[in-house]
Amino acid sequence: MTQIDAPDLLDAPDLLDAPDSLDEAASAPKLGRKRDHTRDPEILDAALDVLAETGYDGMTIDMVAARAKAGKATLYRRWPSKAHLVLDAVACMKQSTYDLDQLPDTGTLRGDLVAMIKPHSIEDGERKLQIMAGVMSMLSRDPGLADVVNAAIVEPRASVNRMFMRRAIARGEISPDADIETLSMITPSMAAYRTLVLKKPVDREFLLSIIDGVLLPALGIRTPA
Amino acid sequence: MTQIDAPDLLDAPDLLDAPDSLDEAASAPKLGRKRDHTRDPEILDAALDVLAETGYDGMTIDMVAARAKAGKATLYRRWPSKAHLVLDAVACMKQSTYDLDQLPDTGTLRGDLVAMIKPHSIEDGERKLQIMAGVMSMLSRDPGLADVVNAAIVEPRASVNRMFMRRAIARGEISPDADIETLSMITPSMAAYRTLVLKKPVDREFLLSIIDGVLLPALGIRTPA
DNA sequence: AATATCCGAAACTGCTAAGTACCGTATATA
DNA sequence: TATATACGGTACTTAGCAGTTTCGGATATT
Repeated sequence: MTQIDAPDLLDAPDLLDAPDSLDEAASAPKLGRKRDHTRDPEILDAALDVLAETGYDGMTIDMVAARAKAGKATLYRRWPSKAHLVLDAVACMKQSTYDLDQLPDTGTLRGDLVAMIKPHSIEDGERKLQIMAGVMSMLSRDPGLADVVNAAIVEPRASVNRMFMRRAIARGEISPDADIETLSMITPSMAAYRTLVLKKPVDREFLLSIIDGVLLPALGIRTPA
Repeated sequence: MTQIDAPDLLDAPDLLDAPDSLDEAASAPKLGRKRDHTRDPEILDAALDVLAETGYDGMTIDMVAARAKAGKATLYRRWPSKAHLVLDAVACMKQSTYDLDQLPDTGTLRGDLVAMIKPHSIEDGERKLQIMAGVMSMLSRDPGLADVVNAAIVEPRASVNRMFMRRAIARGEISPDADIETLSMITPSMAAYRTLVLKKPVDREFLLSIIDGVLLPALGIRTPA
């Protein structure tokens, strides 16, 4: 039905910044007004909001247009279809992720992990997981979208964890034989499951129980009783 | 839009086995043919197949009817709506889960966990996760459905893990302070994420890496190097 | 065998939402 | 300032699907 051809989407996911070279070159406009691409991020953000609230199939273009205070035609002038819009919106999310170089270094693995638990992170993570839930139904229809979702939503978190653990190894805090690849995915995976299925909050208590009940014990670090 | 009122669904999720007492008592049929409820499981199974393949919103009643070689009217004679049908189908899945009493007891926690890795389990789990993905978009619209999904799909797995760990505690193999609640959800959560987003197989190797790289280390059991 | 009822198939209704076309207005360019 | 174009808004077209109705044929009950 709403079958999307992935290559088409993946070839031009940068519609946001691309200057529409084809159209403009063809019609050679010398006069008049140019497209106001400064509003694109607002529209994409509105799309993400609606996506998080209603899911892909429940979301309508009119909802997005209304939320962004834009005309429906404007949206279709920039994205050829609803699917393209959503994919672009999700893909552009990954720009707003952590800068790996300026993460705190507290001196201990536990300190690093706990330092990541902040109201802002929790809130932000919750929204991303809602978006992931909204896109879920598309995943089975469009192979390749899964990669975009992974790269934009979960992978950033996992890579932060991976970095903390590598640091801990360099520090001599944990064994270099630890299965970092698997361990770094535990928190993202469990947070996703907890939000999407259990409908329980991914709060400080939950995150601490993973750190102190799973990650650190698995790495051979004795937790403060 | 497709807003479902949860109470309605939860009050009568047993449409399958209920003998339609109201209708039959009212019209008092003495002659003719009775409903062939023997086909209900086939229809529900067809619904689950379509659900796994296309997701809730992509699935149409015609698809289910066609797959079950039944008329669309027949489906509507038994379930009042698409939502009811799907909910019933998901709810009835939990009947086909493990019998907790006749699980293997190998004498060690690792033995028990590894004994659960069988081709059949893997295959079965994959389908359940596909179904879960298909139902995902409904979750945000119908509070209460999440419980049904959890009870039918993931909880059975988690409870097996929980039981193995309780046994291990009784055996003195692991500390009674272990955070069993959290640990028993690791495998289901990570399997879900791996299937739905990563699109990688939940195979023997993956499951072993969780057991030997996460669960057993977290419980203080040294893995055979 | 007679009959009341269920069955599968298919036509039909009504609604929702994607996508398009158009309009009067605002605005960046020349 | 003049103009071509994009803008927001709205009306429209179209397609797909949930749910209903109808019908000839099959089938269990009496």
